[in-house]
This record gives sequence, structure tokens and C-alpha cells, in this order.
Amino acid sequence: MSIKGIFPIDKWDFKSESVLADLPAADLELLTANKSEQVYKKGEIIFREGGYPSGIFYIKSGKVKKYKLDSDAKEHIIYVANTGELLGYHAILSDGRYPDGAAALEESKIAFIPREDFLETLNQSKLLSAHLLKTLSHEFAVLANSLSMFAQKSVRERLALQLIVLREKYKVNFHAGMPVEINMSREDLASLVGTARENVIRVLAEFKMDKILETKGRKIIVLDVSKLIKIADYK
Amino acid sequence: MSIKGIFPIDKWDFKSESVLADLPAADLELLTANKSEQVYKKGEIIFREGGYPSGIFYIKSGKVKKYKLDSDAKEHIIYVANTGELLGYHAILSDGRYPDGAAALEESKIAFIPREDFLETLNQSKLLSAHLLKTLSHEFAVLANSLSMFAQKSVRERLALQLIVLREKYKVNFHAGMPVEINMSREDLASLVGTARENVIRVLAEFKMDKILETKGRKIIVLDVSKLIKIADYK
DNA sequence: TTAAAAAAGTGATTTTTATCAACTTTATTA
DNA sequence: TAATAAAGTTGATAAAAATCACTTTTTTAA
Repeated sequence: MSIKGIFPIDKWDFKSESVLADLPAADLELLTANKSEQVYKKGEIIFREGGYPSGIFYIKSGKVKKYKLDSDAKEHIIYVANTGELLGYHAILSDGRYPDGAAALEESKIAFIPREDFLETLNQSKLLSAHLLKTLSHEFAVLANSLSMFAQKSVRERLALQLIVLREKYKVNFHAGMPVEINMSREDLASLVGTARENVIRVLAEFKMDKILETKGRKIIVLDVSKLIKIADYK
Repeated sequence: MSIKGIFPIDKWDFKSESVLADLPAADLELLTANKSEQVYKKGEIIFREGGYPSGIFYIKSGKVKKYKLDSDAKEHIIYVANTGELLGYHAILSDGRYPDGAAALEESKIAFIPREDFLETLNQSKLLSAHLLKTLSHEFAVLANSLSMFAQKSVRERLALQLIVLREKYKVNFHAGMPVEINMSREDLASLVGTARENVIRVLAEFKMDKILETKGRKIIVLDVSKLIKIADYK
């Protein structure tokens, strides 16, 4: 049984992959005419919050964290983008600066598409425009969910929820019953959950006691998603 | 001096007014061909989270809270929409259900535009589509800011911030130095700040002591925005 | 391979926030 | 306008989360 039957994963995932999916060949050619490709090492910054956007990015492989820094330079991760997702289009569409920064969570291959090509294709292609409207509206729903989660759920519940979502993102060649290894530092996990590193570690220890997961070095192996779903949904 | 010089109010405001602004007369006619108008009393529900959207709404006058309910039916207000703003387009654009509910915060006159007219106009008008893309991207930035605020700021800081934002929304015939009356129940304020009613009341009492504001019954009169800005921005 | 550095983990303590149980003031309406 | 209801307020207490100081383990790279 897929997780979709027991957990609304769509509510927590941007689905920006669908922006370029089934775009006509002509549109795709126009869009990618001047694309370039680059490999970002773990931790490398792709763009910074507040910077002026020179184009959009497509994750060919790897994972990227989107984050904001507070006045003390403390990081808050607002989203983990996976292979196939698009980055950096908000700033161009709103004609402003990047609302958040992006950095590679692991070695990632990322294509860059210049601003002009993106805007030109958008101008030509009704479908691209429609896809973006759909994706952006869905993103609204995801962020609204995240917002309520922060306003109303405890650290324990938020961690459980993020582990469910991360487990989906860290699946590779998955088939039912297979364990999934989440490879993320406690620091990053804390900044995704919105708490201190120590609290994440303590709740993870609880989850270990309850046989919900185990750890191998930094890696977190989720053994029982259904328990996480119970914790995330109910008090 | 306007608040814009000392506080980035744009970061906290959706600006959906601009969606219909400077739309050609022809587009506007097509859009509003079958519009209807209704007055909602204070507290009346305009649409419910999870419902299927039958159209979009335009606030001709009044204020509307957009909110989500948790599993205990506790409300979390994610945004306060003001006169001139548009409601309910996310659900139609994403081809899904309403991601949040909407209810009148005060008596409000609201126009309804059927789904088909909205989609038809969107299909005809590149400008409408561009405006929506711009507004939705900006909304992303606003929600990302709200998210970080919840993740990183204390109740005191969050309340200060919301009071600054609400003060802008409750301005009527404003000119410099004039006091602004925020007319919102402590319950709603608490659900906007993401805390318990009692905590809001206690922090408001502190702010009163510091001559930052005064209260007249339920009304909150902000006397010193600059102090609120200091509290919201710094630790 | 092994130091050094970085990250993970633990325990004690403080601070913040939530909850509970009153009581008071303000608004509503019979 | 009086009574009733609803909303606001206060204080005490409990619970959750943050912070600090430190040890242990893991990772990195010389």
C-alpha cells in the first residue's frame, strides 16, 4: 500500500515537477536554448535570499534546501526540493528579489535557464503559464498547511510530520516494506522542524525507544511510518 | 513619514488588489458579466476549507479572515484580507478544494464571480494571467515570511508584528500622527498570532504599560508603531 | 590511518508558553 | 434598562521548549 492511502503527502509537497512535464517540444526547446548545467557540492549555495534573480534552476539530480535567515543568521528551512523540481521562479514572476535562499543538501546536478528565455517562453506558451498558475496555487496550500502546523503543533508532532515527508523524498528504488534512509544532519532537521538541535535529538531518542526508527550514524531509518502518522495527526 | 520607510509592510501583505487593477474594460466586462453581490454579517462564513470552489470573491468593502481549523476545531488565522482583495482563486487555479476557509471579520460587501467566467476571462486575457502569476509569487514570499516568523519568533515579537500589519489594514482616512483603532477580538488576535487568548492579553497589558498602545473596550489603539517595529525586529 | 574537527548526544536548569479556574467588564437582547 | 450572555482579564500552576555546559561519537582530511 502506498502512503497516499494513509497520509495526504500532496499537502506537503510542492509538485513543481509538473511545470515542465508534458510541455510541447517547441516550448521546451525555446526554454532550454541557452541552459547551462552545474554540479553543486553539498552545502553549496545556489542563490541567496534578497538577491536579484538572473534565471531559474532545474534540479536534474540531488536535493536542495530552501531557507531563510533570521537577524542572528539562524537558518530556517522552509522546504526541501527534490530531483525534478524547479527553483527560483517566484522572484522572476513577482519581479522582485529571491524570497528565500537555496543550497544543496547533497551533491546536486542543476540546470540554469536564463531569465529572458524563461520569460520569453512564458510569453509564448499558454500551457507553461497555466502550469505555473496551478503549481503556485498548490504551493499556497502547502505553505498554509505548514503555517498552521507551526501555529498549532508541538515539536514532537512537527518532527513526526517532517520525517514522514522526508521519508518520501529520500526514497530510492523503493518497494513496499523497504526501509528508507534519511540522510540529514540534526542541525538541518532542527531548522526544518523549527526547534533547537537538542530537542530534535531528544525526540528522536524517544522514537527510537518506541521502535519507530533507528539511526546509523547520522542516518535515520524509518521503521514504522504508521506510528509517525498517528503522532503527527493526533494529540 | 509613511510606514514604508521604516517597515517592509509589503512582506506581510498579499496585494491581490492588483489582480484586477488596470485590467482592460473588455476583460473586466467578461469577468463581471454574471457577478452577484452579497452582504456578509460579522462572523458569517464565505467559504469553507475543503469545499469545492464555485467561483471567486471580491471584497468591495469590509475585512475577511482566512483560516484553517485543526483536528480540535481550533482556528488558526493565516491572513486578514482587506477591501479590494480577491478571495478563492487558489482553489480554482489549482483545480482542487479550498485550502482554507473565509469568514467576515466585520460586515462586508462581497461580489461573487462564477468559476466559468473567471476561467474564460483567464483564457482570454494574458494580462489577468500575468497579474495572477505575480500575485501568487508574491504570496509565496509573504507566507515564507510568516513561516519563518512562527519558527523563530516569540509570542511577544509575533504580536508586535501582527499589530503593525493590522494597523495598516485598519487605517481609515488616515493622516500622519493619527491614532488607528484595531477592532478585533482577543480570540481572533490570538489565533492570528498563534497562541492562547490569555497570552495575547498579558502581552497587550505589557504594551499598555510601555505606552505603546491603549485599549477602549475591545479596540486597540496603537500609539507608538516605532516601538512595535523595534520589538518585532530585534530580540 | 589517525589526529583534528565537526556533529551527535546527555543532563541540568531557566525561560517561555499553555492550561485551568476563577472573576470582571462589556455587549446583547428580552 | 435589567438580565443574560459573551468577551476580557487575572493569578496560579503545569507543561513544553530553549539554553548552557559538557561528553561521546562520527566524519573529514592530512
